[in-house]
Amino acid sequence: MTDALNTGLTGEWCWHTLEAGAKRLENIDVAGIFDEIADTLELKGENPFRIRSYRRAARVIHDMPDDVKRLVETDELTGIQGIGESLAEKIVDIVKTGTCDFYEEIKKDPAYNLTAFMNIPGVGAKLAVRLNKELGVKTIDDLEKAAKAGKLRSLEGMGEKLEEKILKGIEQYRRHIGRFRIAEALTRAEAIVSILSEVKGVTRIEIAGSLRRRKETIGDIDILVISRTPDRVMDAFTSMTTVADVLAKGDTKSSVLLRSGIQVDVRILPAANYGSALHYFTGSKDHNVAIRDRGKRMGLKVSEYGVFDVKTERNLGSKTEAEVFKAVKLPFIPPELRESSGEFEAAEKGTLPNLIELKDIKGDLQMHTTGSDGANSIEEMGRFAKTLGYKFIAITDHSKAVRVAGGLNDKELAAHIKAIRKANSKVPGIEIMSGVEVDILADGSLDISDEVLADCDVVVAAVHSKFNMPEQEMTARIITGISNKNVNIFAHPTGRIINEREPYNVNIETLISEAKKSKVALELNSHPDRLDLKDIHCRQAKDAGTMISINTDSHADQQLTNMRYGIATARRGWLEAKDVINTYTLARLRKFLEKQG
DNA sequence: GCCGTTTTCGGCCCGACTGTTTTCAGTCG
Repeated sequence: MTDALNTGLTGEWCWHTLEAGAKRLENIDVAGIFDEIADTLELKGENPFRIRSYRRAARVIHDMPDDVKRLVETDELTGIQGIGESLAEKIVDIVKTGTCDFYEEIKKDPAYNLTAFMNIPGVGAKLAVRLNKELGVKTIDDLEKAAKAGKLRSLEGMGEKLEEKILKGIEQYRRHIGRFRIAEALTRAEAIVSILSEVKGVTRIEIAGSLRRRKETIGDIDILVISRTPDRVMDAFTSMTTVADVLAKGDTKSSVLLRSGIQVDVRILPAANYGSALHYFTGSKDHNVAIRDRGKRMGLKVSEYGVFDVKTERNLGSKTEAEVFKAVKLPFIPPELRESSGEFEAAEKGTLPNLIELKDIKGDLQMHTTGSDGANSIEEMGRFAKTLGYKFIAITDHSKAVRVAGGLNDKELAAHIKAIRKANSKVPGIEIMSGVEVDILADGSLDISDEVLADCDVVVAAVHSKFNMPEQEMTARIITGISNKNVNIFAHPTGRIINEREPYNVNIETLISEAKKSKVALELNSHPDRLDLKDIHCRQAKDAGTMISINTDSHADQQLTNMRYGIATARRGWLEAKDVINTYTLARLRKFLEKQG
């Protein structure tokens, strides 16, 4: 790997994550196929346990850190919990050929065409089949028409409310269609960068677009390349095994559709105007409009080819992004801030934030172990955290209200705290703090007694039930919960799951100000499906002086590396190291936890 | 389809919630 090669990622995690990204590609593909098979089998009314096996295998493969391709080579697949002879055989075929016989068979089944319905919240397999059979609807458009015409209520056991629910579900589904979560987009983009960077003649390659700005969801992937050999780059790009369709292939621009449905554009650029092109293709659109407007007022013309003096036509900056900004008399604005949401004003005033970086993080304050629904022991979590250079972590298993996750009651938590202390003494060089993710019940009370909570180093409070309370009630419930003197952090504050579940009704402004009063930090949950608080709320919290805790909520040791997504969102939320409690030294953190700092 | 001091068959998590209906089926996590 050469220095000239720049992936657009900041700092030290560049190559480390690139490798991880390249590894995971086939895992996602296998998982996607198994999920489609599971959906189709469910629609066909097959054995629910057989369906569960496919879903479980899909999840295991998706989440595991190991490269499924490597496991095929070393014949280790059947050693994995949830993968037996039959699934292993299919995985081998998929990795080698991109598909397997059973999947091809499934795709021919009429039920396969109904899998789209299952993406609508509130519609499961049974309902999808009935709607298809009794109303003849084949597409989501059909379903929408039928619901709007009031045809659903004529069916037995269905009423007006269900019609409304389905229409709302369709609306939600449409809003999200075509947008991919950052983790999937980044993983795929990094894998492509890895492949293309091996092509002879490539001197620079970089991710641009909304992915470079680290938006939580991404429409398509843009990759910019400097190369002496455009033909070779385009050949390598369009012949990747993950390509489903080549939409365009030229000397300077090619587009493909990946099997996963993501469109990827690759552009070959001349080195001379790489900086202005990178700036242009990074966006956002609004940011570009604003910077062109600014240039115009200064007698300059800004385009992807450079910043030109209108009179003399002299090029004032195009080789690097820094040159472009300098030409319009601005300091460098980090990609994450380029949303035309105040970055120009801050740049003018010299008040751009010194954005937080991954290396600022000294520990992670929310994670699970085998004590509830995690995959690893306390010690294992501690040892892995240590390899990340962390100085401290907090073990925060669920409380009893979250029954499906094996939540702990008072007595079990008390014993767990002892186990954590014991583990702490066994892993030198890192402080493993005791904690809990305690549920805030519907009435605002906590699911663990004050007595036991007081014994924890870190108390993370969270909502996991009754998501649909009206705003006032939900806000009051949360405020009551976090005003308990033992609570330190409020986890995933809005409860949203990106592309899947809307946030519950909580008044963010009230929550932010009450959290500050109670000396409670709001969590920025780093799980790429959550990213909760989201960017704009982080900025609101920062402006109000409410502290943030960036945690991974890991359920397995490898997930601790999800911190990168939390950092990405934090940067989009203008956060600096000083706004985040897990950049503190252990001594200072303890003061905060004791509500003295 | 997976798994095993209930091991080659038979069990596999289960409670909350919703919309509908009055005892339940479907969806979700």
